[in-house]
Amino acid sequence: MARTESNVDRLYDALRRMATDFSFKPDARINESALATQLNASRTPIREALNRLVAEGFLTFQSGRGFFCRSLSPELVMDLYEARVAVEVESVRLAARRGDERDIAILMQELEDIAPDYTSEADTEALLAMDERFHTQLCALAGNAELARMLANLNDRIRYLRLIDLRRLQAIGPHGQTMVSAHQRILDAIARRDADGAMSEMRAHIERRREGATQAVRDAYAQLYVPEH
Amino acid sequence: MARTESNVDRLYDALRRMATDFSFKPDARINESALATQLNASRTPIREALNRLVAEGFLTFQSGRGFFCRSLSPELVMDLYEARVAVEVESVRLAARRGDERDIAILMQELEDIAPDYTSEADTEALLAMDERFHTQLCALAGNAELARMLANLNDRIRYLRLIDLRRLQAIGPHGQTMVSAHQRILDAIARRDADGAMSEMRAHIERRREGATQAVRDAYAQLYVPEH
DNA sequence: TGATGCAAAGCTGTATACAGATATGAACGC
DNA sequence: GCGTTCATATCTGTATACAGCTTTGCATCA
Repeated sequence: MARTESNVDRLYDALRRMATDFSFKPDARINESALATQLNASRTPIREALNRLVAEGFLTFQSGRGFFCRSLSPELVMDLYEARVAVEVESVRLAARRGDERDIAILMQELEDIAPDYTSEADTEALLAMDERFHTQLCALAGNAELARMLANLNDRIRYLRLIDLRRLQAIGPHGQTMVSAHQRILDAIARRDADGAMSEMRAHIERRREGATQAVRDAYAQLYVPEH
Repeated sequence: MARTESNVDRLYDALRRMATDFSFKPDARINESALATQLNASRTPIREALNRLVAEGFLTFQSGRGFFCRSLSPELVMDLYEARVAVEVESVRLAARRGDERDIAILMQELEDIAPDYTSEADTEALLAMDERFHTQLCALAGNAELARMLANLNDRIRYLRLIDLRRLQAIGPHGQTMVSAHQRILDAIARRDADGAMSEMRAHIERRREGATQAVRDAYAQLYVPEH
């Protein structure tokens, strides 16, 4: 039988999920005792998980006052997307230079297979997951664990923004095809070992979404401050 | 009177210092009780600090077995330096595009002022601090807190390698001037708003040190496994 | 001699208690 | 009505205790 996930991991996962989807409202103080009761644990392991989340940028901490949900300013969104550019542009450069031929082929096949799902655009969350998965796999082609780790962190922190952004896109009109072809252009450049091409495609792709995301953060504020969601 | 630093901050700083300069030996298990006695605290705040260090990549954690000092493989060094390239190359790009004219001038002046100290190369640790400071300030020109944060983390994690690398450089011959002029070329490119020039100078500058650092890690192993240092 | 199993020691995971700091709200004065 | 002060309640910071898991070292056996 598989090893049961340890309790602190369970707490960490739960808390990170709460932080990423803003079950905590921005800037709100986090009550440790309440969390402990809610998650059926004592304060000690809860605080350990919270400390990790602070280090990862999901929460902030003020000595003597406790833990707080991070705020979400347009400036932070800008910073996070620029950081994504830094990580992902270099990743595709490395991928174009040394990505495994077979892995690239697999990724291209996979992209083609799920293209219909992109364009059908039934479920925004599924679309988000596909988008994120593609970027993660692309980064994996570079074979650099640190870049992968940085991207994973950034993805977690902007997930909610991406969701709101995608919802906006879908409301405007069908955009699944646009996303698929952007992804395909990046991957094609990598396949033909065109590092510069891949880099500029990736940069353009992310920057295109940056403005959408800064707009999304304003929408997000509206959606965040409802009683419960 | 200034607010006294909280105890957990003190512990965190102490532990991070121990992790960065490898007072813990790579892959060694960390005994919480011993640390608690040594640092005059109980295990609870120690564990909170350790959890943060795990999230920051200084330590690893295995459920049920505890905390371990990270290992230092040539692959990890490679990854960290490539991540530095990602962060710093994009930073100088942004700095060239939007860095404040006045800040750039200040940095140029400062670089000129301390050039003699670089070349005298008396103290390797001082040289290291100057190098790190320059890169940090350069990154600050980009005005992106996330990139700055990522770089700060990377700097902490490679500090020891940089030290060993610099020692090797100094042993071979005088290299302070080489470093100064590399820094000056990057800054000059930024000053004339030449983003591409700044990017390729920065890339070359970091990659030049990458091989030195992977060699340094082998030397580091030799220096790490002496009884105490 | 080398492998295996077992018992003891040590360490981690977490609940709990309590001291001290911080936030809250009521009472009071302006 | 509005700000101030103080008492109260709440929450954080950390020590400590203890259960359960891991490791270690010894003894046994092939």
